[in-house]
Amino acid sequence: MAITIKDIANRAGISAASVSRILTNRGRFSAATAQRVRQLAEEMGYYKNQSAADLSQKASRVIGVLVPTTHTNFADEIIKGMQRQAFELGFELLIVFLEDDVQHQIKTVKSLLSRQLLAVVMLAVDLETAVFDVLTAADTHLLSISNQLNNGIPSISSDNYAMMHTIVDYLYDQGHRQVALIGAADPDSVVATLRRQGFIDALAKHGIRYNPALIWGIDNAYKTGLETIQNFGVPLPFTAVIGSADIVGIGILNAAKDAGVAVPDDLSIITVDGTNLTQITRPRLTAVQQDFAQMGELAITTIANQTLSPNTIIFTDVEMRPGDTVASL
Amino acid sequence: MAITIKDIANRAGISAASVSRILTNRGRFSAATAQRVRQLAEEMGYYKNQSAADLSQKASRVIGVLVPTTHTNFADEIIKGMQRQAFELGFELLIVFLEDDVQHQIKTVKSLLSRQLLAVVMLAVDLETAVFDVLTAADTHLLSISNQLNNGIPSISSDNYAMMHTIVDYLYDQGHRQVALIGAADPDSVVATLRRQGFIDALAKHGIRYNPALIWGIDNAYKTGLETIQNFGVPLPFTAVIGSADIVGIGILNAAKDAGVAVPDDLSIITVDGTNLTQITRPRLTAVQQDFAQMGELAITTIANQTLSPNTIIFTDVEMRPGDTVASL
DNA sequence: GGATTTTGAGTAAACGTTTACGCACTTCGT
DNA sequence: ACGAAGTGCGTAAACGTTTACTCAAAATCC
Repeated sequence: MAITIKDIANRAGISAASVSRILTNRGRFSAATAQRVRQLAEEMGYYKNQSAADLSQKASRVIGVLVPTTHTNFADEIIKGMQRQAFELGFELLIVFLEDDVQHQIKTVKSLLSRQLLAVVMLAVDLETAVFDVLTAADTHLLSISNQLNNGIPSISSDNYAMMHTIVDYLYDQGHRQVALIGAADPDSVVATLRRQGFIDALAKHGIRYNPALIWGIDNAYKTGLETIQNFGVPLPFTAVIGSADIVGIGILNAAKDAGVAVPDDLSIITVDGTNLTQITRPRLTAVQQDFAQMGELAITTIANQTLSPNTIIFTDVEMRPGDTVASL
Repeated sequence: MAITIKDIANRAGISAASVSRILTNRGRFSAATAQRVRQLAEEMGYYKNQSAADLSQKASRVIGVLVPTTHTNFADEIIKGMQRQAFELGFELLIVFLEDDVQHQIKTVKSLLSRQLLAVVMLAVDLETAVFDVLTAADTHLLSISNQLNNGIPSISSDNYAMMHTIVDYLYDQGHRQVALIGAADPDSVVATLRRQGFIDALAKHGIRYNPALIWGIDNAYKTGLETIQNFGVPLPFTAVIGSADIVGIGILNAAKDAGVAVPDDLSIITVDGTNLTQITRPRLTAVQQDFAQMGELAITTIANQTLSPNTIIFTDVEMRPGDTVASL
């Protein structure tokens, strides 16, 4: 069995309490014994039993993270950011992937909650009400990343409304007047709604009347992108298209190739996300890059600072990443 | 503060021990009280304090998972598989991403070890000796997935040697006689070595003398693929190329496009991994698909069954996935 | 119906750590 | 040199759960 604080205490000829004080760097102890104890701990290969510590101090340092299985390829970026900051501040992440089945989700969340959690972070997930209720019933802090909710849960994400202005402005400057938005048509999604509104308002700002037909595609999935060309038919009723995720853009790119539509000469593509997927296509995708690592870091910092009030929204940076898929008209 | 077993006991008019027995479904209790207790637990919103439970039963149900940050895009597949099986069997996964800095890695691993871990699973990582020593010093079980080690650590992976036979046979059947292997030239990597050996032996089997120049590229990275064409020069000294990972194949595909080499007419490409990346290229990549989810599930099963003896190697399935990047000569 | 087994449930100790409290001893100020 | 303040450390309780041990009551057997 493992080495405990008592083993160290015995060897050092002092009480377990003293060892604990030294190892946690709390309370009073002499530098001399501290030195000796730390040395012994190292030598004997001591590892704190975190469960015992958690039990003793009622507060835990574990943060639960809910990740959707429908793999968004930026989730790892966010997780990396969280992990980095969590490590820095001495927190632990309990990452859990959510299957699609609701009953399964409920069971998963419940088992997650049996850890005394500091907070639960939802990564770009839209939870069913049933699952959501389980979470809110438990009195743990909640935080949503990369997805704004309309129920008061604080969130961290890009400014989806402003982001669409950035994109539309860019396209307008390049001479584009007919622009389509693909993958943000879901009326129930807060993020999609913000994007649509930003899209429409930005066009209006430039005196362009918004054409409802040019907002299409519920999912921001590869399949949505693939079906885009076929849906509108060639010749396309727009010169540029905005993909609501990199993977949507790749779908459009491939569909264009299949249909003999030249990118960017016949069609310009710009996507939202800017993950490294944009670098491995030919031509390279032009994108607005979201700072996912920053979202992750901010999430942990926010939790650590206890600055989680309902309805708070924190916006992270966004940057234009020109690639080779936007033509100047 | 949270509801405890005692609160339930009080309300039910029985002792905490009985409640525990009922909730863990161990020992003796009557169906009637069980019913009542479970009902109360539900009503009162009880969540087991897992820390206390872990402390009480010395054995923990937490499995540590080490994941490299240099993102291999199949890691999530493996994790998903692990998660699914872990949930099934009542285990928990503590997933930790490893930064590149060794000192940082050591600290990370140490903090991981302060949880009483059932086992530590390494996901396709090659650890520095220093980090490795920390792991072996702690008396926890170790298991390596998707990467064979030469130090006795049991592992789960595809049969890399046999896999190269599968690939070479396939290419040979399509008429290819000059074949290159890209991204497996690292002499220190056990996996790369197995692949090289399989490659060479498979060629020999068909009476083809192995040309050392055609094994090139240390990393299985995008960059390696990108530089391949330039490295060999056009016309290429081979008709088919094996990418040691999908991402390498994509690099080769893009470089070929840039160099005016037609795929598959002038060059056939086949990759190892078969992740969904192969579906989003044009043409679609032909690949041998590894069953990553299976690796993950098996890892957990193996740990659960305690069948972890040193030097054990478990092979998972591999399947040929024809795409559009291999031509028949 | 008496002896024996089975059942349901309580008691108490244990897991390893933290921490409030208290005590003896040292240091310091005057 | 005497009281006050400070320092180092030990004692013991607490955190919530599990489990070996008991024991009384109920069920079973012949």
